Amino acid sequence: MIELQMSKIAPRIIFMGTPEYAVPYLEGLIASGLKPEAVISQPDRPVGRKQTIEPTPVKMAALKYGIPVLQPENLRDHEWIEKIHSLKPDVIVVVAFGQIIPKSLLAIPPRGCVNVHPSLLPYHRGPSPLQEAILRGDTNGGVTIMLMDEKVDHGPLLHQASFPIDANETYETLREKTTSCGVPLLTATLRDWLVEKITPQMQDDDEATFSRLLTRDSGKISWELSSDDIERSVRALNPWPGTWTTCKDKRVKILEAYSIPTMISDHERGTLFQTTDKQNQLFIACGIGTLSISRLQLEGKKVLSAKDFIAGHQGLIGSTCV
RNA sequence: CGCGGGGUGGAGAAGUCUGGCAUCUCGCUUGGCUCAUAACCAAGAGAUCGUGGGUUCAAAUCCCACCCCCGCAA
Repeated sequence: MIELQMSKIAPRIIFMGTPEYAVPYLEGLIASGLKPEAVISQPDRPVGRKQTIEPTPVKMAALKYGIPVLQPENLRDHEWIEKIHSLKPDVIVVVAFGQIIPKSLLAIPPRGCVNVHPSLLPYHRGPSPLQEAILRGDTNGGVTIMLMDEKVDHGPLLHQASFPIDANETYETLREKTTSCGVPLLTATLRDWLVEKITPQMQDDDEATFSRLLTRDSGKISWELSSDDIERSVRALNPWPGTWTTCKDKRVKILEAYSIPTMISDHERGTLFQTTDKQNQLFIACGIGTLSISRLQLEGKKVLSAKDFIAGHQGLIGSTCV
């Protein structure tokens, strides 16, 4: 029945997105018969060590499916607004586009701009909701499909789904969960929304919490903090911006670690040490408790397990990281 | 030409500047000690030092070219 209705309606959809994790949403729409008329992605930019210009992941996916791609340098330009207008979209779907969508663009589609936000709005509005959930130690997370308005992550809700967040959840595992939950939710919600089966509900602004835009500096570890806090940072901030410290003037990334809040040592905060009973483990003293480091990387070198690191870097053990 | 580090037995490192016997911490094999062990002791195997060329009596080390990995930056 739904299929029949949809084919009559033949909705015109524009998809806006940029990074890798927006691709499954685009593919989900295509797979369920909601193939966009056009895709808008950020301009190609220099990327990687060689700074070669590469198309965005969403652009590459779109081209693979033969969907035309627009890459406006500035969305506010009248040219682009008119161009998008001329495509006569019924709805625009936005997944991690990476720029604020101007009001003039939000006003174009009659069914509005539908956004996927990886948190249970109004909690964790803003640019880093997944990281925020882990940093705060949330035990529950989810995905929200919402209508965009002129304030960021503020518009009315169309649908939400939730799931538990594990105690050892990392950014990457949480993102996988979010994607596998969010992709079907988006397509189902979009279908219902297009046939007017959903009544949008306003968010409770009083309950809103906000996540910050992460910067490179967000990943620098302060050993004054508790081992619990540092462990959460390690789980939340890898692979980007990454968590790191400096040991004997060398940058050391901490890729995986777990907190032992009850373990107390005499070492100065930030000191790398071993214990006689667990010789394959690498510890570091924190403000409160001790962090056990299981995977780490010295600048210019490969990622190592604690055991391999200990084998080759005896000289660093006993020194203090800052 | 964005800046920089690296490739050495199975793992991780030192040695390279200043050319001269292949080193360290592990792992592995065998034997020993032990009620026992991830502990300890002893012996042993295992390497064309990323690839190709050059210099030299002699190259992991110096010179040239190439391949691969990574940190920063974006």
